[in-house]
Amino acid sequence: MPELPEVETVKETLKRKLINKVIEDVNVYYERIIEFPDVESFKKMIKNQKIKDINRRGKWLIFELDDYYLLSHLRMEGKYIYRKVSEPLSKHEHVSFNIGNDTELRYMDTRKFGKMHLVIKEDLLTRKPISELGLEPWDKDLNISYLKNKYKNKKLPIKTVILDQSIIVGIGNIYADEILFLSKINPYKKASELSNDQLLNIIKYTKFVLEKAIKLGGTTIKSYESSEGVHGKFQNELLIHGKQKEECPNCNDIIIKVKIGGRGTYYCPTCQKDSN
DNA sequence: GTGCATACCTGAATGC
DNA sequence: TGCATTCAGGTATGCA
Repeated sequence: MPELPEVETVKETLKRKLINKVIEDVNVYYERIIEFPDVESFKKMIKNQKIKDINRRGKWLIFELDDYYLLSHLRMEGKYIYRKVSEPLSKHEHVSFNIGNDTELRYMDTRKFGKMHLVIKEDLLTRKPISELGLEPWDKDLNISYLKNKYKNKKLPIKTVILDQSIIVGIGNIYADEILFLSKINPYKKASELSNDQLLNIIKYTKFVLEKAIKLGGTTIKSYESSEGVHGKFQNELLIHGKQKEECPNCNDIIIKVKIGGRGTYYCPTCQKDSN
């Protein structure tokens, strides 16, 4: 399940092999992956473009080409793999980029949730999806007054609001639980009712958790590998997520699992009391 | 603008 | 054993 740390890991591994490669051709086997523009235009535009750099914004991978940016969101299970051109397509490979030397970069996604956009360079910051994104966790503008302002009308539980990519980017369901646990905040607490100290903790532990996860190469849950053979190690460090019925590492009370905003949510009823 | 439900997908786990 | 149901989860969209 790629969240920001996984995408960061993928970006770094892709960079090593793809910089200065030319996309000689592209095949799209499942058209819904291509969100913008239409598939025919996408194929025409991307042909013969060189990959100059690869960056990340939130959970989006940004391939800088000669004339465009290719944006790729892995959603839950997307990954990139390298294959010989002659190698038969496996069931879950939906887009392939021929990068020369008999090699293809293939986009693989069991659940077909991933999306790609191809935008002209000057449009990157002004059109969706990049224009809708909030601050990176390390942005110097991420402070109490920013969060106070963004949260002031949010009557939804903080668990839901912390996942809102238009406020802070990169936090997914797993890290949301970890951040709230470390911040000792009850996941049901309304975002608008958080104290300054609690907002400060969210900022502090968002950075802490994501930095640590990046260092460890992300989290490998179920079958997710960020790239072929790349397994994250952060799952060994998870304190609360997925630990239903186990003891809280802090107070030894039993961790419970609930559903908030449709998301599986793990928390410690003692460390993260209702009043918090 | 806000909050909620639903759609998009597949495969694994669970229930009967 | 086999079939049906539930769950996992990021984001877009439509509706009240």
